[in-house]
Amino acid sequence: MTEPETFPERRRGSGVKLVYDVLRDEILDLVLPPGSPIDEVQLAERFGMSRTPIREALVRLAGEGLVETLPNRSTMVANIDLLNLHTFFDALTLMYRVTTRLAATYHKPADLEILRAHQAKFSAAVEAQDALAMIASNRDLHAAIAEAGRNPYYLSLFVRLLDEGRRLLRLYYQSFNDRLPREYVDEHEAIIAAIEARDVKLCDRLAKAHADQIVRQIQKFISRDQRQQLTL
Amino acid sequence: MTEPETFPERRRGSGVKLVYDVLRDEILDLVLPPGSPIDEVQLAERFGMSRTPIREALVRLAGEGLVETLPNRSTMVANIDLLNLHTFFDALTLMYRVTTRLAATYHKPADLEILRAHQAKFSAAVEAQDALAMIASNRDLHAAIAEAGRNPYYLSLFVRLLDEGRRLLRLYYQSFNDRLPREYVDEHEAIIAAIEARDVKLCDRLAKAHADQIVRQIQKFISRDQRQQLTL
DNA sequence: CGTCAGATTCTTGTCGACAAATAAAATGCA
DNA sequence: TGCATTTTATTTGTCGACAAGAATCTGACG
Repeated sequence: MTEPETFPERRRGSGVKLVYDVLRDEILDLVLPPGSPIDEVQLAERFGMSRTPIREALVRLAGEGLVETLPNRSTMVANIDLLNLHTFFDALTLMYRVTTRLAATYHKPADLEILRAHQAKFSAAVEAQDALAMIASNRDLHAAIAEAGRNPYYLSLFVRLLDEGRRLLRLYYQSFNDRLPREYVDEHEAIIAAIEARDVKLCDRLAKAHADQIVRQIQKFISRDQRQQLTL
Repeated sequence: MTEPETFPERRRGSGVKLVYDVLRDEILDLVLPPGSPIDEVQLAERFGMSRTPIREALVRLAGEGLVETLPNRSTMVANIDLLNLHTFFDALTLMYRVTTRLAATYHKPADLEILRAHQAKFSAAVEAQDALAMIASNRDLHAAIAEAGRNPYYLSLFVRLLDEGRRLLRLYYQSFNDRLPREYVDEHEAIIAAIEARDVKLCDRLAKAHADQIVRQIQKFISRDQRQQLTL
């Protein structure tokens, strides 16, 4: 049984952002499973506000593809398209490479501190075998690398891809338990060092290897899952 | 004096899309110049509807970066950041290359007909020395190439970049008059032929050359414009 | 003459309500 | 019982209104 959540009295104008952030997290963490319908009045009651700010939050989520809205019909959480995953992997790999390369060129000293902070969190998550924290801090680290690259166009696409990946990993995160991807920690260290050294070619190579590793990991989850489905 | 525009009675649910499309076009064509404030009640009167659908359209536009909204303050048309244009050129060039390469691999016969139709329009626009039509059909052609590549992630970033470019070219479109870029027609023909031949490496080379050409053209406009500003 | 506080106007953010459109249920008929 | 059609119910799209902030104006005071 879920205890009735209560939201503190909020400032004017903070309503949409609150709803947007909460719904976004719940979608990415699969608390709201893909394909599940979203009822506006229900959300309005839950957040204790009118339908108008709920609606605006849903429009924003639809703009990022996290929610699909059928005209005059209920809007629902976007499905995960497992059939066209290769387009996702392709774009993700390219963005890994491009953002890391740009970070090598355009980063400033302050950026490196941020990267190391994220890396510390990631390392701690691996140590604690907390798969969810790993997913989150991995995303934050690479988003920070993209910010150090200072190209807002790549950044926006990349965070969208990273979030989609977060949703995908959440789907299979149980599988993280059998073998700890401690290699990721070392790979991250190497990437950060290459960025600091401003070695563009090395960054590209490391980013590609890192991306391939993640793609393989996800594909392994999926194939295992499909085998399980077949045996049922 | 602008004649009072009148909108036909619309179906339920078509309001936001209408407002979104009209505003988007006006922003991209610089009818609404960058930085100009947007008044909701004014738009509501103009479109003959309530503020609610206007608001949703603005939220969508804000999601695409075409409009910037300050809290509790007026929202305004997004500025063109001339200082960070290199990030735009970088992303544009990469997307030109990637989408053309993917089109070479994944296109189907029906796609080629669409490409040729757009190319015909572009050729006609060049013939007629209609700079605005050239800008629009050039954008449509490359968007169609991206669609033939069948990667929605690249497509969404690319159309955003192409639209931003449309706005940029509109700024300087007068300069198109002095020398007709008839080379573009030939370059487009070559690209389409390379896609049809499924020659990935050639597509990459042609796309890069094409992108470089466009970037140089825009930079020429800008430097010329800046020189004019200096002489004032 | 400039500056600051208070009052006013103006724009936005939010609300409750109503009508259209669709889905679901109920009814009638073969 | 099965199917088509009407009726009901639910949910969305839109509206007009109100209140909170911000910007502007006004006037007093230094």
